[in-house]
Formats: sequence, structure tokens, C-alpha cells
Amino acid sequence: MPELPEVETMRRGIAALSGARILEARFPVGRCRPLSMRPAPGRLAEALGGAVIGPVTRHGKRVAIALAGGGPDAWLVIEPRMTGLLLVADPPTEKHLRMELLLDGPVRRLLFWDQRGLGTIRLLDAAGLERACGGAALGPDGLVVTAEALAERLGASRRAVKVALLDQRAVAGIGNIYAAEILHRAAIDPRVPCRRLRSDDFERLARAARRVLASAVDHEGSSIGDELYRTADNRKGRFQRLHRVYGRAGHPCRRCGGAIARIVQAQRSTFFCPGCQRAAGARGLVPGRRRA
DNA sequence: CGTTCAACCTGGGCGC
DNA sequence: TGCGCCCAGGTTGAAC
Repeated sequence: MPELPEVETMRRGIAALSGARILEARFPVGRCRPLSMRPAPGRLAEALGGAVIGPVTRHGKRVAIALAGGGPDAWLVIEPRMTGLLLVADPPTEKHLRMELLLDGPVRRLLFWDQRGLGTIRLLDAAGLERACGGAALGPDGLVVTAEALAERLGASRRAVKVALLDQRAVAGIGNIYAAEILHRAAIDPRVPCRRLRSDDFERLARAARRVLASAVDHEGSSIGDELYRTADNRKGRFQRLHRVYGRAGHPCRRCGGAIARIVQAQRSTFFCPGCQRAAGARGLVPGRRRA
């Protein structure tokens, strides 16, 4: 579910909790897969109880909640993955509530709810935070990525540009929805190998990434159909209304009127407009063409 | 180096 | 009503 815009919206929705003390941390029994929580829930609850919430930051698709109060520096790092939500409002169901933090501030509790349970909760020290969210793990944030950074990190790659944009080490925060929307705005064929892109393609790509992601943040992310994503105070995002290609296979392109296509790349759906997104793609993608 | 597959999970929608 | 299958916003590791 959440990509950069949704995770940033969650971050903003809980940023005001800074300064609140955690009175108690609860991890409902039986809903904690061993791999998704580190350390184990018991130790997690022990470490969180009594801590004071500090600044809340975002690193790609991860939220880091700084913890103060006595002990050494620590961060609670939450990765929502497909269906995770950080909520101050009531959860959709009690069933998939994974973590409940009771607070002493005006907001009484912070929840992590996750239907599919793929999300992760980790308590990290400074070294762990660097390992999980530092420059070796994550590329530049999608909101501020530059053409130079993209060209440097992807320029030599043979991978299709859509697949490469999902690589968090290249650029952080882009997922399946926004990769499609960004490439449409940049008018680049998702199948083009990165190495075939020229500097003006990288310029359009970086500008499209910044603009699409910033606009999606302004609209509080995308809540598609009856999907689960909500803001921390349980409102739907509004960016889905502005999608140009994602989820629109067979529908007319809002720019050229041609039919939006759906293909599969790296086992995931890619939506694009074959009419608008071929300027760069035409080079080297002629059917039947072999290397000389 | 790059791709493919499976795995981790739940749940909605579809055809039969 | 039920069953089997496919799909879904993500990430990781193994195999080729």
C-alpha cells in the first residue's frame, strides 16, 4: 500500500505527538510474526514504556519515531509495506491491530494496524538506523531527487526504467503506483533500459518524480476504490482522482485519448500509455531488431 | 549483472 | 454456498 506520499501523510499525521510520553505499549498476543517485530514484543513493550516521543521523520517508505527519556538514543522504525497504517483514529477492525501506544498527551493513543501483517516494527540504535535508513540502504528521497543523481545511479543499468524506479537504493519512496504516474508525466516508455535514456530524459524523469510525489503529498496520497489506506485521522487520500494511468487499463489516456495498456514487469503490473510514452522508448525497442 | 520465483500474509472478486 | 484461482500500494533471498 503506502508509498512515499502515503507514508509522508502518516508521518505528518503523527508529528504532533512529539513531546508525549508513552504510558504503555501493547502488542496483542498472536498477531506478531517473529520476523516483523524486532526485538520481540515483550522487549519492545518494555523499551517503549515511559519513553518520550521525539521528532518523527520519514526515510523513503519508512517512518522513524525518535525516542527520548533516559536511555541511549533509540528510534522506533515502522515500515507499513502493503497494508500498514499509523493511526490516531479508531482502526478499521480490532482484528489486525498490531501495536497500541497509550500516550499522556492530548492524543491518547497511537496505533499500528496492518491487515496483511507484512509491515515491520523495529527498535533501532543509531547504528541500526543508519543501516536501515542511511545512504547505503536508500537513495535520495523522491521528493528532492535530481537528474544528476538518477543518471549516476541508473545511467549504466540495463534494467527497464520502471523496474529500476522501484529500487529503493536508486531513489527512495517510489512504488508501483507512482512509478507509473511519474513515467507517464515524463513521457517515457516503462520498458526502456535505463542505459538508453539521455540526459534530457533524466531531466524530465527527475522533474516528474518531484512534481508527482509533491502533488500526491498535497492530496494526502491515493486511496483506490475501497482500499484500506487512510490518513492517521482516518480520511481517504485524494490523489487517486488525478491518476493518469495506474489502474486505468483500457480507459482513454487523458492526454492523447489512446487506450491505457497494462503489462507485467518483474511480476508486477505496469500501466502506461503506448501513445504518449514512446518518445524515448522507440529507440532500441523496434520489434525484431537484433544487434548488428 | 539481471531476471524469475517463492515466501511472507489477508481478503476481495471472479468463474464454476 | 463453497471452492479454487487471481489480484493487490512491498521487500527479501535463493536459484538460474
